[in-house]
Amino acid sequence: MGNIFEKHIRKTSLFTEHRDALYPGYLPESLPHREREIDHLAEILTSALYGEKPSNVLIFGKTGTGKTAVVQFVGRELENAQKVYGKSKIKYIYINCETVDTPYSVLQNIGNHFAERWEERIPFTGWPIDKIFTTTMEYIDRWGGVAIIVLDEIDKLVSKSGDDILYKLAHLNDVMKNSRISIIGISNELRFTDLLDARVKSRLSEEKMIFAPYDAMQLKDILLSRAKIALREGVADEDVIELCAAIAAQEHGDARRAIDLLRISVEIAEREGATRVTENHVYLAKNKIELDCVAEAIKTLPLHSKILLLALVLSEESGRSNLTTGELYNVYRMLSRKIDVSPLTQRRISDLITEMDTLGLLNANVRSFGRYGRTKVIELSVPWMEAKNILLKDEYLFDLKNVQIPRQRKLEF
DNA sequence: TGTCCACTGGAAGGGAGGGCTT
DNA sequence: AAGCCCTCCCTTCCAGTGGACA
Repeated sequence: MGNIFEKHIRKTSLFTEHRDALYPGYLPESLPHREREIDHLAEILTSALYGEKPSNVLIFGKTGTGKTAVVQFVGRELENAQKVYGKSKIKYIYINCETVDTPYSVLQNIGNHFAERWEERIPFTGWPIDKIFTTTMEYIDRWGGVAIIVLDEIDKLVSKSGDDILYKLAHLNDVMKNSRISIIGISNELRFTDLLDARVKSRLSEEKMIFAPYDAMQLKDILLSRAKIALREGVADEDVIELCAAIAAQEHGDARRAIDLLRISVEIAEREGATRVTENHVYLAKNKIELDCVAEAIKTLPLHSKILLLALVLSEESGRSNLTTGELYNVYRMLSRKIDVSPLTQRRISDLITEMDTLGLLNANVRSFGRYGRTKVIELSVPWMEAKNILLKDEYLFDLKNVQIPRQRKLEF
């Protein structure tokens, strides 16, 4: 006997059939501790049911404070209400500006929600911007209803492409005859309105909402309600849930993190063949999440960033630390040459360093050495062994496996 | 007090890659 | 096929800068 799968097959899983309640995309029946926000947003949007344009709304709050969930929850309810009481058509469009981050793509995305036939669809590139603008406007106007456009992570859009697109969107209502649109902007950055032109700012923030981070008690409630749906009874007792809540509360009250943590704890327990989750499983899960995040971030880096990171890893491995931009650039150049890749300029590398700093892969602080110049001081902020292993899995970098970085500070080429 | 280093980070622009219009 | 347009990734150019040193 002894099929290799045998020991992995479990008669009784720790999850119920509603395991998705512990996954990020899940939209629950109720959102604990967000009743006030839901009510407020619903109040604002009610006018859509009468065919009037609701105020534009700006929503602020850190990641995992339920902004997106509240907005989607209210959107779902609004569409339901529309079927019962609504006199006019309502469309609720959700756009995540993390990926849809140019004026073109935003308009294209919106326009395609109103395209009635396949041939009407707007291609993802190619059109001049004013053509796409008028087409989108005509589509919306032809449809004749109230469109609520949610721009999630709106700060990303503005920091990349400026606020021109927002001005244009807000302006749409002045030129349309049959339709109205209102905009819900969601931002992680409280100071995001600083980036906006005064006119755009006042138009966009007719209403403002701020979501505070959850505290440990609230996180616990959230986790309990999800666990009740997704887990079998007795799998995760209160201590374990409290621990998950406490860990997530320390990391800025991020509910998504808390939920991920609980789910992965259960997965680990399940794989071990345990019948219930222990605090130890939670700590293991915490480590796993941290490592997975790093690994994922590194794997998806573009080639030059990988070479750059490897340059930093190898430098630290050979005992050098606190490199300056210039020093790191020299190592990077040497590595690039070794694998026959033409190196980018220092200016570009400077940007890549900043990018990886925001990703949390390294720490770069601008420091002045007086007479000896002013530059970034760069440090790896992930364990170098792990980073190295992941980087060397890249086929281009594999040949750099045994490269030694000379200890001396000056490298001449 | 001024000098001057080693950059920083903004601005402009090129050119490849996508796809449209005529 | 030629001529556009928009985006992405880079390069080039450059004014600006914090602070140790003379």
